[in-house]
Amino acid sequence: MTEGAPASTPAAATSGSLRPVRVRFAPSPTGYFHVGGAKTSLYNWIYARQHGGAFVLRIEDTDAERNRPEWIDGIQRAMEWIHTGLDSYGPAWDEGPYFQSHNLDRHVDAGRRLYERGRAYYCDCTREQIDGRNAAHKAATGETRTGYDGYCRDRDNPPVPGSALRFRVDHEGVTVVDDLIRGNPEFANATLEDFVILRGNGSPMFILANVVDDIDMRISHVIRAEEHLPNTPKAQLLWQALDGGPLPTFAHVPLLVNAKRQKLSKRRDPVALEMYRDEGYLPEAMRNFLMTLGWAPQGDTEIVPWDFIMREFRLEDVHSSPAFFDVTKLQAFNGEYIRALSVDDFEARAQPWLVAPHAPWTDEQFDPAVFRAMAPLVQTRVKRMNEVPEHVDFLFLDHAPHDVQAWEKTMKGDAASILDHVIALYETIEWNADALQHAIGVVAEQHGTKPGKAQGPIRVAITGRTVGPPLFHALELLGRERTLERLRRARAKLD
RNA sequence: GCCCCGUUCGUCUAGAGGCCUAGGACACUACCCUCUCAAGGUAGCGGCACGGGUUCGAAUCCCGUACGGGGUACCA
Repeated sequence: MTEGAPASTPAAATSGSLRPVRVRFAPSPTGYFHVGGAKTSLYNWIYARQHGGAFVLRIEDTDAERNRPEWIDGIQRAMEWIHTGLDSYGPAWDEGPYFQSHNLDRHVDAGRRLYERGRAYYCDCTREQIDGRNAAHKAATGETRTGYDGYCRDRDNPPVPGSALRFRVDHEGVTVVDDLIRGNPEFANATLEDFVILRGNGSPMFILANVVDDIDMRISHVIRAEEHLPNTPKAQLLWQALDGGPLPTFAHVPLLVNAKRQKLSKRRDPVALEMYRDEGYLPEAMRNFLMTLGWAPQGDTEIVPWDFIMREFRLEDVHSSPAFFDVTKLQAFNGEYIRALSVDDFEARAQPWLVAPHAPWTDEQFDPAVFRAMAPLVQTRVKRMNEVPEHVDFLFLDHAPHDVQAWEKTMKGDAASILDHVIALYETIEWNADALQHAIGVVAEQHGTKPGKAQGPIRVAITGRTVGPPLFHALELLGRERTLERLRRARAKLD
């Protein structure tokens, strides 16, 4: 620890609150759009809207190795998707996308400026050399040290290619971060190492590019994930060294974690917003759910209209502890949103899943009128729109789908005689759901069982499954001929 | 190792010293409804990490401990 560190630095005092609110969301295009990123962008966007500010989209594509152009478009499409239906509040982003790579000269200039002012120095240490010295240090003192040891700090190295430019951290004092969510975390400057801002090949590091762009774009509030908190003091030091003006106010939002409480990662967890979209989650359900991770609307319900969230949300009220991204709960939200849809809306939303490749039937087999008749029954039974086809496929396919387990479970005992009996009745009966159901009641009674039990073999013969939408309603739609054909076909297999 | 952040039912949360016998939601269990499955309804299960303070009174304030997480790159 340093001696007698001051309680605060100008950091908190100078961060402007009278400046126009300008926030930014700065994803790096290294993969699909992360659900955590979606949440952060929503926070940014709401904050901008609430304060009459601007929301800037900036693509941080400085890591050429890992960036792929196709991800850039994907991120924008995903952002538009999560904003579906929010047009009345303004666009998904107000400015941009800006590309960090286009500002390369500004970043390099900033680095050079810092060098000229003695705020940065060139370093030609290799990682191996640094590690070696740290190992020797440990051997000599027993103290473990992993960071840069400041070896070149006072060697006045020339700016030759291959040498990295390091920021010269003033190790005196304390840097205080003005953070809306976490109070004001303090970092002793002595614990900050001289970090690289320009690589040996001359390209800027993230922290430099990020700060320079934030200054240039006059960003007033930096709302980002908690993982960035540790490098915030470095960013503030850079900001001041570059005469960036009033420091931005920060808000470090809690991480989204998996069941093991580790931060959601692109490689081991299902984090792609696009994937949830393609599975049939509704954007309004997803965004509502995302908002409840680390924050809750007033009252006893978490599922609330978006305008309520826009009104009630306070960045200051956001939690500071991580939240588990619980897909089960997301599904519950989604199911509730689906059920709240009007039947017309439900049909419209279901469209993408009613055609190939999502649907197992052809356009010729599909009958919109039949689907329409089934829609209300399907609506209460799906949690994701991609579940829609399996509830109605038997109505459009030529034969009942095959399910061995369902068959074995129901096609035993007196299934054969029940089928015989039902076939006989269905050949002449009036063809409507009530009559169809009544007939099963008669059959059940004669077999000394309950209607619920007797409908089992019929259901499997027709739909291939043991569960599904109300059977007799479906039979009415299927028609006498196709129904009888399936019943006879099933019956024949039992001989 | 060092720096930083965090800790209310299994999970997401409400809770700003007395309104808390800690509320809601998801999940789970049971029952009702019912042609299966859902949906819906009713009920139940289940929590303030621990230890010290402060206070007439603490889930709420302070300190410590434990545990969890994030960062510690010439990644972003």
